[in-house]
Amino acid sequence: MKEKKEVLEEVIGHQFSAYYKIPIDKFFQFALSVDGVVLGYHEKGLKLLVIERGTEPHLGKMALPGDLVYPNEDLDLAAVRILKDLTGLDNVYLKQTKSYGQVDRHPIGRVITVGYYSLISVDRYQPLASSWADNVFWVDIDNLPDLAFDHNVIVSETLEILRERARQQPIGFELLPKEFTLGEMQALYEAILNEKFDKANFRKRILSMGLLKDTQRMQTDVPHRPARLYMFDKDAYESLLKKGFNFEL
Amino acid sequence: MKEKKEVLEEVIGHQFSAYYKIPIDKFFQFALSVDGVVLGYHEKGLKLLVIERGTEPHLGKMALPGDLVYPNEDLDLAAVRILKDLTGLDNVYLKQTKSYGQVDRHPIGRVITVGYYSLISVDRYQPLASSWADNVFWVDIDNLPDLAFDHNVIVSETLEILRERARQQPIGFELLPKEFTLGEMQALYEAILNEKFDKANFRKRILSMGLLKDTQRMQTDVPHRPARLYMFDKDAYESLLKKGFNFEL
DNA sequence: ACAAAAGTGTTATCGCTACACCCATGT
DNA sequence: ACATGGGTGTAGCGATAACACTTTTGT
Repeated sequence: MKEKKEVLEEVIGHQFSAYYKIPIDKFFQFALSVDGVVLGYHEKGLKLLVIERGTEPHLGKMALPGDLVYPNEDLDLAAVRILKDLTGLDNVYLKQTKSYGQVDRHPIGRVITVGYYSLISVDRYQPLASSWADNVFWVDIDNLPDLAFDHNVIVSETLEILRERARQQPIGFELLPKEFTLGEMQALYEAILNEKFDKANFRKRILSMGLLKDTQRMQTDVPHRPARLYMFDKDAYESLLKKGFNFEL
Repeated sequence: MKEKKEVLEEVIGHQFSAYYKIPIDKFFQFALSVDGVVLGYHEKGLKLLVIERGTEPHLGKMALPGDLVYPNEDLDLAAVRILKDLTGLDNVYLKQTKSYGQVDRHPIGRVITVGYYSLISVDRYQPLASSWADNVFWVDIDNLPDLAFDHNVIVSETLEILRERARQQPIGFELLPKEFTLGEMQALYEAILNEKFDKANFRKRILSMGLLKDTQRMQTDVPHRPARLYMFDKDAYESLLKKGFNFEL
């Protein structure tokens, strides 16, 4: 086998792939896209950001915000740009998950898509504010509509990944407003992980981690005893990390 | 903005992307490749499978086994095919991690690569057996050579992902021979997680999970008390999973 | 006899679960 | 007064970390 390869290389140069059958330019036929799973937390539930498609294919259908990557554009930067273009969101937590490469997943050609997820605090960021995009909606994560392409698969796989990560890393704070109560935080984690926690134990566990900064401020205008407001203490988290700290829920 | 878009669509059809500047076929210029991080466990250490490149670019350099995906080939199937072509490995544990899409990561053009990792038991599988590929080597994971392209980055990010997963899922068994001793298993996990365990406690924890089937056989020809041989009990694991069992180390 | 690794038992501590109870606010 | 969620204390159970000890093989 080795000989065959060497001969081929001498004759043809290096313009052939491993299998020595197809000219190299035949391989440069893919398009690359990015799809964002943007999650927000509102009214005790996780919400997914979807857009209504304004172009074929799947015109009019709900879909994840996503678009094609330019041939001269870094993948990660494309994810940032596209999310901003389609929803106006900027400077948000954005993380790659995995890629989807079924041959028939896109009707106009061979389009590989890379999944990203983004966690936003509905109070801190206003999707669709500066957006020229199609209509943008929040939909309930437990009651998703039929989405275009393979986007339902992307969402469900992303949620699995997210749930695992949420147990190990303090990413929940990305979904909360800057200042929040322990009750809100508990409700959020219950929504993400689909699990009830004991109030007393949850508070003890979280507070003992030392990740929260007490703002010395309180809720106002609530029809019950006002709760203390906390912030996520990023500096404390980073320095704990160096000492081998492990967030775990 | 909306008007501009609608006008453009009427005039030009749907052949433009979101930004309405570039004809759609300009986007189909990417190539797609797959790179495999193949790990084995041998002599108390994790080893990485690398090949010596037989073609430009980076001819002669060490690299991960990987190749271009055909335009009519599903991504996941390509990963299986390429791993088999380059190393002879078949029917092994293979899982996608993430993708790498820097513009300049590949000298011959815009090549997006998708990372996979594979765990193999050196005793059960023979890399390079039926392989026509370039030279294949095992290298120590703690002492990696300079690899081609961005492969060092891919390896280190993959190892991070693997370590997290190894704590949560019983993937370690993929690296062990069919029958193994608890001592071997402990040494493996110590190698993956870079952490020492107490022998007595490790055994108690593992055995209490009920994932191991006692083979009733023993080691032979060892210069110390022979150890009992165990197998991973996949059926037991699956049925435990359904009852909400969670592997955790 | 000794080295080397298998394999077991005990104890003391820490963490966590479950649950009960009190507190402050708006209506 | 009451509903609602905030906030705290504790008793008991269970897991496990630390360590010491016994066993079985080859040389």
